[in-house]
Amino acid sequence: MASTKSGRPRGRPRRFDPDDAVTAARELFHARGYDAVSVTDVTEALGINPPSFYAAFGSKLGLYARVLERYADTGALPFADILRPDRPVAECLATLLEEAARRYVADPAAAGCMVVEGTRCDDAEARKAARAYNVAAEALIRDYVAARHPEDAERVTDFVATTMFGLSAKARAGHGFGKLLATARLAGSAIASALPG
Amino acid sequence: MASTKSGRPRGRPRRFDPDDAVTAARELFHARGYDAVSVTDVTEALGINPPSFYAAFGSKLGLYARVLERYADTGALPFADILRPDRPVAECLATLLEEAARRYVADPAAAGCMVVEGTRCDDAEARKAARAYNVAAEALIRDYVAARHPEDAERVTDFVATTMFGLSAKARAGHGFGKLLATARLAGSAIASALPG
DNA sequence: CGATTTTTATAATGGCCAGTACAAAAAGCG
DNA sequence: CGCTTTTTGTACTGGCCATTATAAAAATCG
Repeated sequence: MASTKSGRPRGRPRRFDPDDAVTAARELFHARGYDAVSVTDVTEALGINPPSFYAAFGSKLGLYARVLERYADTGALPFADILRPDRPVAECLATLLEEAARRYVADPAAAGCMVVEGTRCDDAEARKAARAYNVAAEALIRDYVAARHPEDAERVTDFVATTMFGLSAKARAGHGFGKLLATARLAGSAIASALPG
Repeated sequence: MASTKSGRPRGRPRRFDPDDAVTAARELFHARGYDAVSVTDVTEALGINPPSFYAAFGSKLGLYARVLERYADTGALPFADILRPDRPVAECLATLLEEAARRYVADPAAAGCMVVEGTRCDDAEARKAARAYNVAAEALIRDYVAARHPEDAERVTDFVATTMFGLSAKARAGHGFGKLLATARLAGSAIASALPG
């Protein structure tokens, strides 16, 4: 039963790898944001022509959806690793903010969080797509806090999320790791004093 | 010497008041941001034609500069009133954040801070213009803190500014006053515990 | 009145945008 | 080989963008 073996599909073979294209597009979208990246930017970066692009991804929004998916899988904060049930909630939330500070400046050409920045773009549908990921991430935080501090989950989650938005914005404004980390730590201290225990 | 008396200038009179135009444009820019407002949007809102617009303001950027100027004079946070030398620094900074929360949701059609949001637009020159006002505002905060807490001025100012960016973003994302105020208060508590005294 | 000054309205400019029509090219299938 | 399938490259579309050329209109000045 060697049916899924790489029997070549049928027609003329693709000259580019869609996965590589998603990777390249992710860099562009992360660096400049959805609005500021044109389809021409993408096709030129990939060395392909518009029809190849539209055949593979359907639309600029379709590509962005793929990029967000990839980002959530590999590029975003590892919430599950950081929000540990065996450690104090406040400590893990502080770690989350510090790790955000680290990642937001890790690539100087693509500062900030791609999802957070995506929630602020001018295209309604792209914004909605990014917001879905952002809402999911905040839900993870809220559920994590609520497990041990149900009374404080909403307030603390809003504070953490707001701080992350601020950190992403300041990373894009050119703040370095030192400044971001100091802010993250100050925010962390607020969480520690807000959560009993 | 009645020379500056309203002797009408000379040529055909204007059909619109440039000051009213700045007011209308301010609402548009605050509501949608620089990138998402077209010159056509402005001229249609004013009921004028493009040449009248360009004769009065020179360019879209020229109008935006006028709008920012107006905003700084009348629409922005009254830093001088809030940052009082006769009160504890931490208390005044907390008040600043709470007042920001209040103003950022005061007009549901134009949430957030127009200057903060302007620093994030895709036009390089408009961004620069907005950043100049933002830098000036942060310098006011920094100088205020440094007068009594020079060691902490940088760190605390970065934290306050980052929180304001977060509050503005969350206001635009639809957060109401309650959520924003809770976040501002939590941030305020962090400042209080960071500043000695 | 006639000359000058300024703003007006109409209509257009070139550029970039996302997206596409079309036919040739490159592969597998029988 | 001829047929089918898919991707390719070229060239284009209509729409929106900021901005402007042109000339008529509306005022003051002498």
